[in-house]
Amino acid sequence: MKYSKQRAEILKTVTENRIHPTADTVYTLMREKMPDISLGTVYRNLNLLAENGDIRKIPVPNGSDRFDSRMNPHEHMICTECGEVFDIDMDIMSNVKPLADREHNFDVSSCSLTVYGICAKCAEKNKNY
Amino acid sequence: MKYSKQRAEILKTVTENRIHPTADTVYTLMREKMPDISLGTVYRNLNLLAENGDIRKIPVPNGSDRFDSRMNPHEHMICTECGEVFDIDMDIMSNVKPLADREHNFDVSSCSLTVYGICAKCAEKNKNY
DNA sequence: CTCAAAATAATAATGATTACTATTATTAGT
DNA sequence: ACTAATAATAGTAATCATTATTATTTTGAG
Repeated sequence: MKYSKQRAEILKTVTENRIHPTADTVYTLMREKMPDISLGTVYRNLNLLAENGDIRKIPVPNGSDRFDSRMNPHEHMICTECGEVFDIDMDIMSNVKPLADREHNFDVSSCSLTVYGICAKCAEKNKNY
Repeated sequence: MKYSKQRAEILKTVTENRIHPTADTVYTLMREKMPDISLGTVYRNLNLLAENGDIRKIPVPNGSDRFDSRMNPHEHMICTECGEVFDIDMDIMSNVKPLADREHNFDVSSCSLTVYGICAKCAEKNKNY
């Protein structure tokens, strides 16, 4: 894997913007620094960085994938009102692995949990109606 | 909501084929009985039936949604080798809800867990190499 | 410096799903 | 049963996120 300015800058963008950006958001942020960068490059590098263990790719059911620079075991909650993504510290892997093994002889390699609901801020806002 | 032959038959197809079919699989199965049915009708009715609580829609990260007629709380494991979907009896909701509430004041409405790994059958097959 | 390998920008293609539209089926009220 | 309002349909086009293609440019080892 060769060094490229683009990849380094993309990693920096994800690390500095802890907003769980989508590929498209990263693309928008990147164009401020490198106006000629292409969307394909952003996608390719986000995937490469994720494979390489530098960032995490968060698959979002019925939505764009998101990218996260926090690498500790945690899952994600998405507010269905404002769309913001929150981290929730939990390790489902250690929860699921023994269950899957015991009940189905299933050798778990990864799992993905997405939680939907209303965040505190939006719940507060809704009170005023 | 009016009665339609198509919707009734689609529900029957999902209920009888406990293979967690995708919309496209349902479409293929349906065309054997109703050759002129359209893919749009299949999608619309699967979504209607899911909203109505007759079936469950299982969002699959980076893949087609799947539909399930088993309505008890359970999650899904997908074999990355053969693609088969397995049910795993667990109620993450009751697991996640208190945690999300306590840590973030987040009001959870739903959550979706997908587990990836190798199923027993495929693991057995791989041994022979 | 040179040159092969890798990465890029730009664009086209893909796959899943939804939207649109003219036509047909269903059903409530006569 | 008849009819009008309305919901559902088939067929098609459009959308969205993502990946593939390709000709050109960058990178880094020798």
